[in-house]
Amino acid sequence: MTRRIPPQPALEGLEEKWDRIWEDRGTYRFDRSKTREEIFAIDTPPPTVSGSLHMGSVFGYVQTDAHARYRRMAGTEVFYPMGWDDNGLPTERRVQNFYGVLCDPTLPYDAAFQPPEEPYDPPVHISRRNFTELCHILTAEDEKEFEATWRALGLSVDWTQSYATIDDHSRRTSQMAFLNNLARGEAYSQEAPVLWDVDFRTAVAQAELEDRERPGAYHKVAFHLPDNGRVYVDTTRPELICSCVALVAHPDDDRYRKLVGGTATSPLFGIELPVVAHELADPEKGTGIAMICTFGDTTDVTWWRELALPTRAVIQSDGRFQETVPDWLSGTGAETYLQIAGLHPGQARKRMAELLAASGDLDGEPRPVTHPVKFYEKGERPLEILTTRQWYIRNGGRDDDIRKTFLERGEELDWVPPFMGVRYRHWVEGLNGDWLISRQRFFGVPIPVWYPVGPDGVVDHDNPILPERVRLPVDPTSDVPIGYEATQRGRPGGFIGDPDIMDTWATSSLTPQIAGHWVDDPDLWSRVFPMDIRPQGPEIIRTWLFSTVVRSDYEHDVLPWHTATINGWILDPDRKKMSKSKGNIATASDYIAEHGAEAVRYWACNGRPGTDTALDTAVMRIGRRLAIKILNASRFALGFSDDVDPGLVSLPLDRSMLAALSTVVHRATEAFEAYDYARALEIAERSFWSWTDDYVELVKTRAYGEGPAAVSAHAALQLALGVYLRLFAPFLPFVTEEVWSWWREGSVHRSRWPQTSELEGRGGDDGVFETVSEVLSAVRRVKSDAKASMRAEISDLVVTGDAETVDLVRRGESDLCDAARATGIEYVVGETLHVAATLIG
RNA sequence: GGGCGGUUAGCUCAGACCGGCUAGAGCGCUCGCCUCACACGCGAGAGGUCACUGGUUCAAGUCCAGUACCGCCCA
Repeated sequence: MTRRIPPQPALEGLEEKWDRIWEDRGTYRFDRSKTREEIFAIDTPPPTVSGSLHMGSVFGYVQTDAHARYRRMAGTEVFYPMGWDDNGLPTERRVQNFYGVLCDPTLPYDAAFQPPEEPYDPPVHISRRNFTELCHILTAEDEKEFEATWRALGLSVDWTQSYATIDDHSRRTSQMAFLNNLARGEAYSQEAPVLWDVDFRTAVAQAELEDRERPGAYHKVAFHLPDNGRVYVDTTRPELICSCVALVAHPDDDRYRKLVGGTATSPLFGIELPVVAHELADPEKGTGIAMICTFGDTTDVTWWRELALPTRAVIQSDGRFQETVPDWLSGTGAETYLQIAGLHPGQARKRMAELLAASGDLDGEPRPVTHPVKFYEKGERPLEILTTRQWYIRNGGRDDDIRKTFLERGEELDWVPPFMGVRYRHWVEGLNGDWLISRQRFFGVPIPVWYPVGPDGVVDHDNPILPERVRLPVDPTSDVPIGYEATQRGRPGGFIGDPDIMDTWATSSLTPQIAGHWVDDPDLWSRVFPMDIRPQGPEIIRTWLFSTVVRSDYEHDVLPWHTATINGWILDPDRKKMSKSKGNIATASDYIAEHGAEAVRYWACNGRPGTDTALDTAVMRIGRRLAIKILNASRFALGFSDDVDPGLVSLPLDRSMLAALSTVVHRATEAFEAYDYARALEIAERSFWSWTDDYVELVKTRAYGEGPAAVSAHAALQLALGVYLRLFAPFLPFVTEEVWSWWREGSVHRSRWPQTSELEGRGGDDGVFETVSEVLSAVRRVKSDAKASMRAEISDLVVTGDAETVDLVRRGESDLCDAARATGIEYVVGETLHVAATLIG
């Protein structure tokens, strides 16, 4: 084809140009006619769409894209969809702040409601349906922006395969899988103590907890013994004395052994409590004897369950103490309770301390301590424990056989890098309960069940009414189950819809099933599942990765993918972890705008698999420099003639260069096969710079000439460039495509990954290039030491070396003399290579 | 408290799995060079007790044990 080489090639504008052309030509469109063996399927992480993409996300996605591009070139058809995780709490929170609204499910739908230009202040209360409509509006906008950023970065995603975790298809898939879990007994509902966030007013799962060090104070509180003696309990939560059900000491603790089996009476409330023994009581903690309340913390739950203690709950879903006096209190106890009724725990604690001090039941002043307190990872106040009905999926936390199954799945999975598998194992080993999937929130996939309401108005949770599969997705709060009328909702003899939604992970754990269209396209499903890789961050091994393994095992009895590639963390330039709370989040689009997509990609691909990497604009500048170099070197390499038969490469220097390049191809391929994109880049890059700095300089004069020697250079330059462009294509997709378009038909990204066979017979690895480069470098040193121009002419050039070295130099002598600006070379036989040069003038 | 990862040049990192030239690269720094692909460039140079202690070995940045510090995860 005729070459179109711009006189002054530049990077500016390449992102927009090629994104548009790739879209028009469907360059990355998935070809579903391929068989499973011909397909490489990627279970892309759906990013949480709330706000803007930050550099931490960019890092892993670009690394995956580089690998996807390699696989596509290596001959497999790549299934590379993109999803958006838009359901769940992050979206709700963003909508609340963005519009200044609060969801109140008791309000009726207002069809006339319009999103405000400016957020309401103070926030206005709107119905659930109005609220979720706003969620859809805002996430749709966010998703457009996310897609634009991914496109600017050059992700080779097939955008026709996109999904969102709240869309109809995802809801249908999610509800279908849930109903299957329910039918097989893997899902169940139960009324039990759960960890509860009092601000979001929802239950949360073990995987979403984090411990935070918080200041507290030990209050040394007197409990009264039948013999009028006292026993002191150190507690950080004296406000819960009213819900105390027992005192507990360690069975081996001699100090309290005589009390065990007897009773003690709580101060101010006058409730007689059993004193029991349990090995979880820590003799080292406080006075060594503790009060058990229902419920102050997770240990209380364990004690309550294992010791079969009664339940005395006083904290409501909003975190406050209930207004009415609990039925187990009376007399002065009831009066005391009224002092803390309606208060938050912190206020109640202070009030109780005053009351205990006044009654003489508080020994000394409260002693400040710092202790770990359980928080919801997105929450701001400590979790409370409430007894509520929730839905669970069995995950091995309560069953050792199931736990063993999932531990074995972890062993079966190929982890890149391998040490990441340890995190999975530790998580599964440490599970202490089933997976709580129901959330008392609004924007998510509804739990697809209704419950019959008995003639007495009592809801029968044990016999849920299930939807027919063809009706999915359903919303039980508005849809009516078969056999009922809408008017029967909430009436005796009627039905009621489950008001809860599923946690985000309960849907995103099905990304292979969603993207692969398990529920509605068995043909596609058979071609992509089980998938090849799951790329993701290390922080969601316990959530997304584990839960996906669970769902796939239950539904299909296989691992959802063969390999998990886990990327590292992004650290800010000071090597601190980036997080919103630290305010050091770097927005991706800012970096792309400032340094260019290729530069950002280069930086991301420099981070080793699984290795924490600092955000470093210096590295981006190097990437940009490399991209510019590719443009300029290509202009030179292609500037002589149209396509030349590779068979016309004849000179030893050219053949030697191609032989070295063959080794580079082999090593880069090996690195990619081991998922080590960073090494593949490093290998290509190092070779390319020596190609431009040494090889191109050596052949420059010859290339400008005529005859077979010039043609040999032209052919070698073109052959090598064609290989380099393809080696760099996974990393620098825009600039390589641009150059490819100057002289080749089709896309470099659909061209065949370079093969060593392309270079076979074109060269012999005789070391000519390497040795001649070494001599040239020595000549440059002489000129540099003399502070002379590299164009300075050499009058006498003497190369000392053994017979073999001398022979290698001779075979490249002509090019060497041209590059060194010498008229000839004198050879001296000696042991080590030595170069002497005399400058003219 | 337990686990995982890290500590190599002023900076950012390769090299370690599989022990073997004089430990590498880029950036930065210093000194040069308008060289017909590129001054958004080119050439050259200086710069390291491989965190520390001990061990194995003919040989240790690399393997083993321990210590210190940094980061992450879990309790």
